[in-house]
Amino acid sequence: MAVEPKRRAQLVEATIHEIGATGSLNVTVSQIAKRAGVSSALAFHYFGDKEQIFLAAMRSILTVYAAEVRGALTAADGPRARLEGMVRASFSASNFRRDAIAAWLNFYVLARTSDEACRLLSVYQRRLRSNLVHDLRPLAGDAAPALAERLGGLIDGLYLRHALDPATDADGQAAAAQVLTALDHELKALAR
Amino acid sequence: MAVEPKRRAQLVEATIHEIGATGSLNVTVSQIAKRAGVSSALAFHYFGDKEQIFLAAMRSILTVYAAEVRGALTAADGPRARLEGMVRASFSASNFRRDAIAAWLNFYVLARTSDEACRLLSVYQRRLRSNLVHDLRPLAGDAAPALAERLGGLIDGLYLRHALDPATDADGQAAAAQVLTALDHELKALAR
DNA sequence: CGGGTTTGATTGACCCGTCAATCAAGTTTC
DNA sequence: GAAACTTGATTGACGGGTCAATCAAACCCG
Repeated sequence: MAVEPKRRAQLVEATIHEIGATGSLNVTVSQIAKRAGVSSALAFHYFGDKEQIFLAAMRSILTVYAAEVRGALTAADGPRARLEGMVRASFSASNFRRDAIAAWLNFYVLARTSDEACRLLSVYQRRLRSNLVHDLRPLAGDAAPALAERLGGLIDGLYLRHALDPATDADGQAAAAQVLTALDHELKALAR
Repeated sequence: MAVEPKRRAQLVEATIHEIGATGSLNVTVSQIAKRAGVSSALAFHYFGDKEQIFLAAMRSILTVYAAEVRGALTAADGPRARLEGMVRASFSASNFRRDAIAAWLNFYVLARTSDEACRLLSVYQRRLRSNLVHDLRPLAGDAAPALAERLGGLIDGLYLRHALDPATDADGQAAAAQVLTALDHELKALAR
């Protein structure tokens, strides 16, 4: 009993790791299963087919991310602090792992062929946007929606750029700082 | 005579188109060849292997883009105008085609496994960055490099976001406007 | 010019490895 | 002992890459 969720978790983690290592979705179920220490048949037993495995991995990453943002939001007070928390969470250590970034990038690709993947990604974007707008409103008023668009785009863009660089690690911080700088400048410009 | 370059061009275009249609690099050489109206063996004859076909497609896109930027730069005068030209070129009709965006996204994925693809992408990023810094310098002084990083990230991010949206077409213009707005706000903030 | 030869263009058929998915049988667990 | 769990073996399809062979145009030589 209760072995099932454990196996599922193992397989999901192995999937993310393997996608990170390969850098693409060209990952065989056997590779995933081997890394998880089980047979490929078991993966099919639990998930049905390969796409479900990928989707489960994607949900896992999104769930972790969402939890991180939620934590940062409740810990902060005032719109500015909340925005900062959001941004920092986006570039936090667990989201900025090499394999997580690679997986993330590949989920964008997956979204082009899988409706469900597209849906999941849309949920992420809508939530990010909604969070940003909510806390930008008191600071930027009517400019909030457009500004949120820019900040969201900047976050995604910096993320994407770090998906390449094989050298840079550890600078989720630098990226987060860039976003916050952009935010400050935008607000300052607005104030005059 | 001169039939070879024609075939190569056909195959390259077919590759981009096919990647755009599939939304991934899971494209068989046969599919590409069929769309180009030749046999798969011919594709291998000219390009050697599949990766070379992809790389040729990538170079093609980058070349078109570079030409467009160059054109915009010579037509503009003054740093501000040149920056605007650069941004507009990035979101111009030929770069913002559905299949070009999809191909672009997938080249990021390819770059994770192909050194040459990674190199090509780096060249693009360096050139963009260098262009931006060059024309930002007179406007932003020492803040130019960091600002260029943000603008470049924003461009990539907006590009990425439009790689998903199946609905949105035609708004290269809107995206370009967002980048220019960000630029204006940044400069205004800098002016204090 | 006109037959013969080289050279590039092009193909269909084929080989071989890989991989998703299945299945029947074995093992654990309660 | 049955239900859940797990596996190795197998299969059927598919795709990259090769090869031997055709085709056509250009080139050469008398």
